[in-house]
Amino acid sequence: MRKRQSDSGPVLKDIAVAAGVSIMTASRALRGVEGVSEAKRHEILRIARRLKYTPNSSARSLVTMNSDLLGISVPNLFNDVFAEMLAGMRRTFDMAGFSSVVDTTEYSLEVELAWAERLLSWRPAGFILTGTKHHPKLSQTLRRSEIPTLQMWDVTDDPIDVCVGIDHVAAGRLVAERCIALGYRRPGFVGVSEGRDPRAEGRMAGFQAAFAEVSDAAPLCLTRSGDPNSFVAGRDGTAEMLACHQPDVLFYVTDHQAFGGLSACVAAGLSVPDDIGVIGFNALDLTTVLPTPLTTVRTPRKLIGTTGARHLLARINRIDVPRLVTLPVEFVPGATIRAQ
Amino acid sequence: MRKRQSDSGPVLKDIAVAAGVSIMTASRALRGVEGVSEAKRHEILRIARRLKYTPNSSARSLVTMNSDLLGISVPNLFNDVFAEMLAGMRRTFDMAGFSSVVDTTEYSLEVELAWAERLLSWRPAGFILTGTKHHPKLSQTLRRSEIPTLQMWDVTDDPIDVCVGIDHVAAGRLVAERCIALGYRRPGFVGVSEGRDPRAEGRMAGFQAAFAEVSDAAPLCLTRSGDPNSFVAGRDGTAEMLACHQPDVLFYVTDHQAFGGLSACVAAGLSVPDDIGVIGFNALDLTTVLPTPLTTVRTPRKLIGTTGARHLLARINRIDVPRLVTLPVEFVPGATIRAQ
DNA sequence: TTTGCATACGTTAACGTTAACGTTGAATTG
DNA sequence: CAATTCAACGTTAACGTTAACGTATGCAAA
Repeated sequence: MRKRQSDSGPVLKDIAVAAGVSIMTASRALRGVEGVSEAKRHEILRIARRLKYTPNSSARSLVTMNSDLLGISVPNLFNDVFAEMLAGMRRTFDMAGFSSVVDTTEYSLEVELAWAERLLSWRPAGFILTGTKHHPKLSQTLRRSEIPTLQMWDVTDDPIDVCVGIDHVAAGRLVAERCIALGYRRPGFVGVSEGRDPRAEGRMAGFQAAFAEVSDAAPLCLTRSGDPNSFVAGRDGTAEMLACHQPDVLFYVTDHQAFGGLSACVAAGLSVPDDIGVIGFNALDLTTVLPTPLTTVRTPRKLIGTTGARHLLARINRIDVPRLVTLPVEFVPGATIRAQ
Repeated sequence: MRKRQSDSGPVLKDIAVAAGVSIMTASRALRGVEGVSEAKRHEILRIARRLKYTPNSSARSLVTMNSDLLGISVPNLFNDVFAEMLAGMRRTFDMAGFSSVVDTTEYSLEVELAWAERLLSWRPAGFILTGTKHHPKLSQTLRRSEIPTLQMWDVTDDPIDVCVGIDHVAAGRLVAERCIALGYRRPGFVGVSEGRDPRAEGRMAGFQAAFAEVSDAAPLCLTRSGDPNSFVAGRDGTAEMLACHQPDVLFYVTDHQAFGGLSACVAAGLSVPDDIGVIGFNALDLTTVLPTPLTTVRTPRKLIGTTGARHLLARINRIDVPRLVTLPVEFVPGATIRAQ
């Protein structure tokens, strides 16, 4: 007979013995399910507290075939974008008794796959993924499994399970249409790094497509910079572009890059917004305190988080919810594009 | 006899049967431990892949009494400070095969406690906590347990287990000494919210103590603002302070608040740095691209993450490491204080 | 041949919990 | 008063995995 490990403290049996009941009664009392008288339940809870009983989730999970673990995968936690979505959902899940197993993929599908496969061994209660493009193996596994899955921050016609996000292509179009109405005809897009961020590419595609429909518009000019500091990336990317092209409006992948780009425009002797328009994306807190308010697009990050959390929770409880929710974005005219 | 759940796919026994070996041999082969010939190991791995075998971590955890789950608790994920520490450590842990169960406490000890107690039921491999002040119940539990624990971002003489951080009191002193040398005598501190952030209070205490040792220095004036947008909080907090007091140098709780404060100073008709000095904290990316470079303190956030991760990993593997590591901070003179 | 001794496996008994079902005794009913 | 019902428990048998221990096989040395 093997000895029990000394470190783990009392188990259900110890509580049951101390309370003079069977293991099953103790289990029922601690879980708060029917079948135990109120008096006994209180007695058992009291004893469990006194003995500092810590339940063993592995044992529970082994027999119930599920867990209170929730997988959340985001590209990174900088720039507050994903942090805000996460904050929006984490509180909901915490209150519902779930723990969040977080991954940061750095836009690598392989990293996400490896993380998800590890997590699958714990039979998680649900998955929350950023975007709608994943490693084919992962999509397939999740579609086959019964595990509720939320895809957020982007939308698709064919979600794995449920999907709450914004239409990035439409957002790009929206920006382009505003620009076109203001007379801009030589568009530029700054900051998209090839094949990494499908959402950024979507915005660019929408932006470009809308301009392409205007007869006298110039083709889109592009640039990107890999600097990890996104302010610097925006500044350097813009400087590089201005050296070769003459765009009259620049749409940036994020506000941070737009802010960096602003200084590059000024440094190049261009006046904003007379010579060149500058447009960011996300409407981060930062933009509200800049000397010149940045033109940008407000994305409902917190709302995506809370809505997504609610819908996923509903799915976990086997309640029907709409499989696809597209939330609106809002164009925020600042001082960095022409007025009217 | 109860039927097996249909959704979970094959178990170890199915692999063993398919490979014509015993369960234990399959287990050894899949775990990569000794006692299986190379030929058989490859055969078993091939079959496991073909059958899409997913191991059951609960079952493993139940018998081994541990898991590959790692608890990480931070106050929040905004402002990039905690995000950078997290990024610094997460990669290390990922490569070592651990999954991160993340909590955001919003500076509430109760929230942290509740999260930790839930996680304890999974017998995590380790805990990573922000700061050195926790709910007494949690400190006690962790000290008693054998679970490796890292406290980061702050230091203490009596860590629970291992501790990697910076000395916030000394950092406050450092800033004050620079200010005093430059002739500043009327200090102000902006942004600390009472009883929430012990590190911020430490910096303030060091800042104040150093000034108190100078005979002709005025007492510290204080302000705080609860606005969730820290730029706005810095701006409004500063405006409020300037209405009642006449400090000649302001030390902010973060760079973001300092940036917001800068605009309040300008709006109040004060010239920076002639009338008033402005000093931030953290040396975030943002500060490098501001029109006037912000004076600030560079904190080794990424290094705290990587060092902490290494040390905790060592503890998990029962290797001895120093229990306390204090990393240095660096004063970054910008254009927002007097020169020499 | 025997002996010694690895290496490569198989068998069995836990690990802590819960689902399913069985039992009891008291209250309610005809 | 016997029959029925039902809440409140207890008993048994898994859940999937690993540790400990036992056994067989092969090979070299004696």
